[in-house]
Amino acid sequence: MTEQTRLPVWCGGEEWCPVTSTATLIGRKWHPVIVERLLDDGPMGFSELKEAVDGISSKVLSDVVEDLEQKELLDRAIISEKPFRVQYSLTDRGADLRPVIEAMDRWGRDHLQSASDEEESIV
Amino acid sequence: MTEQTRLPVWCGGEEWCPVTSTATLIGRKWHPVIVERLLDDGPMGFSELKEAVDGISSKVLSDVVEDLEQKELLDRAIISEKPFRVQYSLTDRGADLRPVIEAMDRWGRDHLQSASDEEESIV
DNA sequence: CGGCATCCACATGGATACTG
DNA sequence: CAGTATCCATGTGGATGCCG
Repeated sequence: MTEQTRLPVWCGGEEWCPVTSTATLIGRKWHPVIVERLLDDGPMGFSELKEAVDGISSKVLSDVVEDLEQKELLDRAIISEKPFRVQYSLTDRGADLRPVIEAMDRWGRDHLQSASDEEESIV
Repeated sequence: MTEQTRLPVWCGGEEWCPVTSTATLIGRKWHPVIVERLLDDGPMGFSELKEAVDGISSKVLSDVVEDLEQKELLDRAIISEKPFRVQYSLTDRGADLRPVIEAMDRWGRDHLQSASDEEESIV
């Protein structure tokens, strides 16, 4: 279970497909946002992260960070034992996702912004 | 079921989150590759697309293109009735995903390439 | 604080077979 | 060609509650 990093996926017959391979790593509902929060606000603890992402349950957040850790996109460090504290930070691999996250952010703002404005009442 | 376009997702309490919103649209295993293939090779039919993505089953491809169509990222046109033919092409929204796809492609090549080389025997 | 346990609903992906 | 039908396994997300 420790070698989750390598999930080569092939497409088009013979060719290995970087896009699908990448998609299988971060192509989930919450994965990208968590990376984004860590990119923008730096390392943080569990609850802090949960706040930053708000809307995610602790169970799901727990699942996701564990998954991201296995994929070596983020590190989990135990900062303190007595008042038990951990800190999540991005690995270099994880930080390198910045262009992907930024492109998603840009696209979202360009194409979904107005829709969200219109339905702001949903909040 | 026709208003799938608008799926505003909020994060961080009050703020609307473009990244998560985008992730809910294309954050799946096959969605990004399909967009990539259409970006690279232009409009194509069902089987052509299935070939290009190879590894996907017709059922899943069928599900995904229907989903992408609902999300207005892709158009489905019936080209011919007698020999029944359709053609899938990207909408402008869909084509605008190029930066996202390219960033994913880049990241995949930079971070997963060697792993795939090493385990090429898996193919 | 930083989770895990449990239970559940639904989404996603895949195999196989079949059709107009 | 372009799917649909069926069945099934697993994944993903969410609610609630509890714990050291």
